Amino acid sequence: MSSFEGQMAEYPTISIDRFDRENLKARAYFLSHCHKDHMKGLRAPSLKRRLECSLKVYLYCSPVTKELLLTNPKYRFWEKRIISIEIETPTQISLVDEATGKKEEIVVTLLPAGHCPGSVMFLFQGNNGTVLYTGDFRLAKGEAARMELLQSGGRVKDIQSVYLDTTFCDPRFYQIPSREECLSGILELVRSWITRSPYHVVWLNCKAAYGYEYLFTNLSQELGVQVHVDKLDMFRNMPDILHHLTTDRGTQVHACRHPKAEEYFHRNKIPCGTTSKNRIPLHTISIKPSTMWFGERTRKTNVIVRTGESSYRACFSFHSSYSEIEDFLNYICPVNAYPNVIPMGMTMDKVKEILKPLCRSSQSTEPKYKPLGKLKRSRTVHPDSEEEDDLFDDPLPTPLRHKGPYQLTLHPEVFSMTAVSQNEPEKLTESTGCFENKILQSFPNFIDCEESNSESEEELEIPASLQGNPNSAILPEQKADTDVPQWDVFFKKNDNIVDEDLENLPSSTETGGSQSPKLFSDSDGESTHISSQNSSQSTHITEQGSQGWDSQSDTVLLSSQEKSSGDITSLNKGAYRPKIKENSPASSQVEQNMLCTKDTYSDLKSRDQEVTIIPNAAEPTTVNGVLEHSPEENRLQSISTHTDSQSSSDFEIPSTPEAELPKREHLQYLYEKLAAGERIAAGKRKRSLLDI
DNA sequence: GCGATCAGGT
DNA sequence: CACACCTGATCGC
Repeated sequence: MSSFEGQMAEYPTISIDRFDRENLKARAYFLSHCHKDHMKGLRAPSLKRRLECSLKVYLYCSPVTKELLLTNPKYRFWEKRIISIEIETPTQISLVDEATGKKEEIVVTLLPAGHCPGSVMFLFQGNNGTVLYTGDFRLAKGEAARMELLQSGGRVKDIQSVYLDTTFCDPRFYQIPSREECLSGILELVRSWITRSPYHVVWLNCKAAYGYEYLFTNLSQELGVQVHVDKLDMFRNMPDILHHLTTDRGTQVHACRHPKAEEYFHRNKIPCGTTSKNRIPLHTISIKPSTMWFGERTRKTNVIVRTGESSYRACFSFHSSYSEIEDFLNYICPVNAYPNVIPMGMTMDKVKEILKPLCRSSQSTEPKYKPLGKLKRSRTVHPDSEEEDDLFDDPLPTPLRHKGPYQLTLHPEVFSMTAVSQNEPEKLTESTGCFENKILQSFPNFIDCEESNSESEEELEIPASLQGNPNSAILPEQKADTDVPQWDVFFKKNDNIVDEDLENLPSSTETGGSQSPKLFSDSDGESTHISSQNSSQSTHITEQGSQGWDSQSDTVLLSSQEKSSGDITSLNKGAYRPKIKENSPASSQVEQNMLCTKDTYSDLKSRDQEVTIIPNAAEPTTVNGVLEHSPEENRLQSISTHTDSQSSSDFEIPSTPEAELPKREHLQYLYEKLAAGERIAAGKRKRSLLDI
């Protein structure tokens, strides 16, 4: 649970995910996602009063978050005061002190956080440096490195502080099976059950919270069965979610809830009250998504545990594991990292200590790296600016980052076409000072260690010389083949789930030859804290009559395969890209104009990154022409009218009175230069917000 | 009657 | 397990 107080040291005049106490004075509010623990004070009378008095105060969030929030009548009073910002669209906001008229500009960029629909991280750039507030997030290893807007000039931006989701920032949660593994495990369990007969139904015992939607959509897509839920009106404008949900209780997959659900279930009753179909009683199993973790990397991960005769627990996490946090931070390499969450049994200091080694400041024994061999150039460049000079600054013989072709990037709530690096992203040690990586990479066999339990974890203890970074055991993994995201596997249809232990498996599942009994195997006796509860190799989803169900208290382990048995094909189908249809009144549109001075431009050049501007008063008006990758291409857009709410390809540019509008010819010139691969000679440079 | 907080539940 | 809620009791306005 977030214990972030709402304010960041660098930008204390804005408040994020907290709306009480000191935050009542904020000049602007930000909401990272629609979970209650990030909405404290958001509907309090005190804040309502503030809104009535301070007409320039707005709440900024993603389009999906806006939609989810406004669907709840209790938050509808926000309607005229929310401004949604497209994902991956740098947007300038004026922070005005209404008392003094003092004004500060800040550029915010929303990055997908992978936590629940609409969840984002906020990247702020302004006069006090670049800071990243992650909100809650789950990003797989390497995902941050694929976010272009975290980069500038081919390397990660100089980030002063990260305000980090540290929910699992505890070595105990070292590894959590990937989203794909978990999904695939649940999918096969559900499939194996509901294909037995129309009277076999599954109850997904999910909490009342956003975040399970990608599970529902994928199950529905793969199995052709909609998921029964209590409410779906919040998704009315997100067809990609909506189509996989139903309020019809007749389906075989339920995610409905009831206060006495557990009690119901014991009486073979689904929470919606259903007990039979055509007068034939149902056969039910329950699957409870919960976070399972592993003390260390295991070759195979058991993502399903049988907890009772017809009860299962399935691995599912909205939050990044310790090693994912490590990877994230290691990439960002901020000066400071502040925990937003204190995991149970931890203290703020303990978490900070864990984070410290991954921050630059702790590595200050290393002299600040200055690239050598710089060519003498006539013009001067601001020392901090990272733009334009990679050819000259780059100390490495090879480019740091190869821009690959466009690939599909996977987020639970956002699927967008994003340019990503095809190679394992290089660690930018030369600029970040994260030197430890290199050292660690030379310990070859962290990767191949057999799956084992906490026992052997000790054997793998990091050499004393490296103890300064107890977290770094993970680093070599990042280079391991097995750990490179298996894009091919994720995105190709692959129905064959291979299990090396096939022959060891108990015969099972008579019904439906197409089922995958092989999945229901123990992972050759290994040892995660999960399987360790029970050493039985059992695994069966056998027919009820056979010895399967009624056998002892054994735990069924469903192992996902090493290289992901895949078949998460629907992840590739944009199934979880909510599209919001316009439903806002025109009056909430924001006038947007392009600001693209050469300064900001040069900083954002790596991908024609423009800045959208929201004028200080944000008086919503209509929208002006928009420039994107092609300067010829002006589009009329309004801020909330995107059909694809999370695509980054459409820009809205509100104008601000003081905005320096770029000349069209100038832009054209710049674009042409860039297209030709030429460098852009900035004239007299003015320091821009984005140059920090 | 409403909200904030806490305890206890899933 | 360890999330993100819910409900209910108590207190204060």
